[in-house]
Amino acid sequence: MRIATYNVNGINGRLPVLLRWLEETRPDIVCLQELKAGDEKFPEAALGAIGYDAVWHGQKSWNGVAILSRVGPPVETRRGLPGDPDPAQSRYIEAAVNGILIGGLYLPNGNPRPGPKFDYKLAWFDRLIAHAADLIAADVPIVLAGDYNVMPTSQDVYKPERWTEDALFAPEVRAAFARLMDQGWTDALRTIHPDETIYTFFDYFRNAYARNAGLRIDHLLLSPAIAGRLVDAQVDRDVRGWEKTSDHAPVWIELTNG
DNA sequence: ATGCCTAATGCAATTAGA
Repeated sequence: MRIATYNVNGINGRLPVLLRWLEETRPDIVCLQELKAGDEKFPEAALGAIGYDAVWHGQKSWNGVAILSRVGPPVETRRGLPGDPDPAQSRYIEAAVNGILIGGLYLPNGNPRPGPKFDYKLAWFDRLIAHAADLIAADVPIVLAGDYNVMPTSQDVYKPERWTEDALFAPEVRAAFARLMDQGWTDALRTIHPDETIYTFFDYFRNAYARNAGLRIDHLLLSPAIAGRLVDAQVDRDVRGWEKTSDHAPVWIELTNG
């Protein structure tokens, strides 16, 4: 069973790249972020034609998340986090698929710091941590996957000293990520590759991909009830080099069948 | 400190991304 996460940066502008990647790698379940499209603009038919059912939580222009599955239709269990302000940004969707609860998330960027956007990021993080505590207490298989907009450690940044004041690497954001992890989640990619320099995002600026000037900000976290099934994890780095590609690369995990 | 690039909106230039 392969589960992936991919920040597509515009699902309609990215559709040829997304379809090519899905057909070449055939992940079973996929969390998508930054759809940048309203619900009515979601490409349901094009995904259905290659075998993927979906649930989605869109938003015009910004944000937007979805869960795809080719192993049975995802059964949506929630959209948005408990306590989200009104109107809410579309950043969380959750569904049950094949005996696994999948939480797909797009955590706010938070720049500039300090400022209201940074405050919004920390408040959103607090709501995620509260919800994650409820989830992990249920002692069931859960995967929390998405664009966390956090580099957990200096190992996850090409030039950590340049990022210390940035909203993706600031001490209070890394501390929030650590609080989440302390609940008992497993960082799948780092567990499989404990010492490797491995990135999931490369800026469009300054030829960042070719220079390997990247960040590791897309994560798949596993609850204790599923962590023992982890056998592999990887970044589909080559996809970042395709024409008209996203600034993120897809990340995936391989699990033994439950 | 800012631009470098890209997407969406909507048709020029702005907002947002990270």
